[in-house]
Amino acid sequence: MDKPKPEHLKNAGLKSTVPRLNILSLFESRQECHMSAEDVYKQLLANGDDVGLATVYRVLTQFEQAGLLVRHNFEGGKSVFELNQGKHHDHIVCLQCGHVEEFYDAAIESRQKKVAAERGFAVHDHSLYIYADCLKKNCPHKR
Amino acid sequence: MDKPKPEHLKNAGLKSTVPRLNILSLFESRQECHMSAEDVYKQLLANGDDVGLATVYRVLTQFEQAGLLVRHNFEGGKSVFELNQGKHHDHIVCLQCGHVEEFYDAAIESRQKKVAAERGFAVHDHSLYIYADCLKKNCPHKR
DNA sequence: TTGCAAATGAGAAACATTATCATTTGTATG
DNA sequence: CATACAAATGATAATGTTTCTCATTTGCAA
Ligand SMILES: [Mn+2]
Ligand SMILES: [Mn+2]
Ligand SMILES: [Zn+2]
Ligand SMILES: [Zn+2]
Repeated sequence: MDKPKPEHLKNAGLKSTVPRLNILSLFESRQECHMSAEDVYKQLLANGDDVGLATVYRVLTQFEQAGLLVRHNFEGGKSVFELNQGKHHDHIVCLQCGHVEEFYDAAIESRQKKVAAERGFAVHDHSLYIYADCLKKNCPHKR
Repeated sequence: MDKPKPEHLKNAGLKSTVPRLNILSLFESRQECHMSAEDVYKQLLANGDDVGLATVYRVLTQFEQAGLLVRHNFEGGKSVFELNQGKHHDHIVCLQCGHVEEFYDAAIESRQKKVAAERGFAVHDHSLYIYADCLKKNCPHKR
């Protein structure tokens, strides 16, 4: 729960404001956490931070464009965001409990580049989501 | 443009109706075509078929559940559907023109299974979308 | 302090999708 | 073929998510 410094935002070309600091702080206090705009909004209100939903949407998009956050389009229609941890990774989403687990597989990554190159495409990015069920006896992430 | 037989729907557990036959016919007349509900609705109207948007949404979901169509969640917030061709494949989406190209890579598929199994997940399905630009001199799919 | 562009927040609007319900249609039966 | 009735349809309302508008507030530099 270390508060982000205003310089973090300045470096990203965004001026330091209360809502932006609160939102960034929320993501930094929960590593590997994937949250929708609604999730972020409710969490901020629960923290006693007074913020508007429109601001949450605006700031999430700005943070995405600034490279501070990464946006995901899982099944379900709503965007979810996570802190940009620098290292690209893909996701396994548990269909029982909604838990999201991260992974990186070098072989998959390189095959993707190869496939795109062979077909004459310059890759911007990609999304790989595996939808699955935990096999653990009692799913530890019930929602 | 071969009209689908009512048996196709009966076999899928759906009774044969005019809107269902028209929608299935549209997908069968355009192999490898990825369409949103709005796309389908407009195309039917253009064909002179009188149909309601609500019916299009309902039928697309029913066809997905019956295994006749496959749903995709590309970037952009709306679902797109394609005919279930029996063979699973993944997609490269051109960011310039929206053209969708299909591919299958056995190495990627097997690595995915391995990754999920190692982490204790039973895979339901997955989605892999590569977002890229055509490198061809003049993108042949301008929208 | 003051000034002002940039950011915010409340609410309206836009967009995609689903729900409601009166009417129509497919099909099984006589 | 006529009838009956559950299932399907379509107009419209409602919902859920995201963006837009604009009056007010705020961060920051002079
Ligand atoms: Mn992640
Ligand atoms: Mn396809
Ligand atoms: Zn789980
Ligand atoms: Zn293209």
